Amino acid sequence: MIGYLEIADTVAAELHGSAPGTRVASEPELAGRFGVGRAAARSALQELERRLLVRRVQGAGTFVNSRIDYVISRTRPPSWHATVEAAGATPRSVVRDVERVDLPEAVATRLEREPGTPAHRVIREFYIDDLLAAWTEEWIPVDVVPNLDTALQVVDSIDAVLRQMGRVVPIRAWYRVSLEMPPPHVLRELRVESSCPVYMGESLSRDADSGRVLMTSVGWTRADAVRVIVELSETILEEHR
Amino acid sequence: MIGYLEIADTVAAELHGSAPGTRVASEPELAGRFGVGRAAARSALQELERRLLVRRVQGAGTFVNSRIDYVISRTRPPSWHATVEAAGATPRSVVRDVERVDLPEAVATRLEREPGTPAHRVIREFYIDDLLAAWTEEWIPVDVVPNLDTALQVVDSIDAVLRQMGRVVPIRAWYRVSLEMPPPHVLRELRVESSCPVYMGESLSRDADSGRVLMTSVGWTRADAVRVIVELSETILEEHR
DNA sequence: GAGCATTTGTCCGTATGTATT
DNA sequence: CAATACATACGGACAAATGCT
Repeated sequence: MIGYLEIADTVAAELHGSAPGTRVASEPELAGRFGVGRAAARSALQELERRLLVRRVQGAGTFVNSRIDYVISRTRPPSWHATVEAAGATPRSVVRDVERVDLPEAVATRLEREPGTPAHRVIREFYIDDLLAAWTEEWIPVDVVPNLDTALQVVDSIDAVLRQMGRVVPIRAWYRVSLEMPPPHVLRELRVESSCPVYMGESLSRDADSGRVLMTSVGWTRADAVRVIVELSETILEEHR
Repeated sequence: MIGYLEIADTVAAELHGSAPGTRVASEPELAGRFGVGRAAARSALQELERRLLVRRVQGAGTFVNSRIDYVISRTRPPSWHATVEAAGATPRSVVRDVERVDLPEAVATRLEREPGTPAHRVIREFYIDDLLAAWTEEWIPVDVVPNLDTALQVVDSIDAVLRQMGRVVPIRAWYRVSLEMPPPHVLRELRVESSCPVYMGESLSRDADSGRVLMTSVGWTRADAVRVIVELSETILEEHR
């Protein structure tokens, strides 16, 4: 008797080295090949999906998946475009929404402002080859850049807007990542049903000169599309000696 | 018509706030309650398992799960026992194997030694309430501590052995974490079939005085038992100003 | 230790819905 | 529109692990 895990292992071994996007045998094909029912073949493909080896699309088929390495460290400034391009894929980022809102209390304390202070709330989406892989929610007090909303219609990079229009040098002062199972509203934003693991990253940026808090953000990244690697580099810890 | 996701959402809402270990309705119970077949009820419970909300044990049932937060930062020295106890669970660690081996090339270069240098290879297991949640493979050249094997029969902490018998002050000079789908040998060590996500952490320790490399390790931690949070703290990045 | 009921794991065959091509 | 492929669901069956008697 052959189990679905053996089928999964066999197929996984055959997949090894295939180019991302390559088509994988369909459920009926696998069922016929291994002499099992569609249920077992389906379980095998779902197992491969859990291992992040394949991506399944209803109506289209099952395809070899690949993850992009995203290294986070002090020495390496983060860049979606550079990271995705380095992996041989085409990056894209979209400002989906800019809103003027009064700061809720939780965000205000983090930004070291009074609750109710007017701020911009920016929602951005990040793509790998037309796959929505991440989105961020960023909060910038209007006293940092009054007309961020109009500026973002021209320039895409918030960092650039802050430097040019805000006349500040933003520095990522604090950063924190963890792997989460996304709450419903995050699933909606990422346009996935059912559950797939995501990284949640929170950050706080200050002005390099004044130390004033410029921005705080929360980002969600699909773990099946990106492998986040966090590095506490040697130079940081050397101070301990 | 009611779908398995709605059942999952309903049950998830009811579970919210339940104590870890609480029993969840069985598949037949759910099927009866929502007027669906066992397949749909089963899918709902599997969905909750993917969300890490429950843990399922063949023959026993489905139970509310809880994850322990493990914060990694420069300022906080890591301790399995302290972390698990802080979460209200009982920790345990076991030295499963100590072996004297000649360093393979990959490990030797990291340890800044010649390939073939004699070293200790230590396998340790880490438990949360009798659940095997993590294991590590550590390499220590014998020139650091000649008789590590006998010492570990008495003391459990490698750090303590290095300090006392090796007369060194080990400092974690480098650390790196990422979320992985475990290769087969890791699944075996963690005693899980099928696929569950794990964190892989790699580290390198040096002597605080001489800078000599003392130890390198690879660790694997079940993501359904532990939530690893990595923090790049403000003090580190302040230097940029 | 043996026996039994419970519960989850695996699998079958079949059917229908839905998205893609 | 038709064919393909995955998603969901049913009923039934047996296996395997657990816990209790």
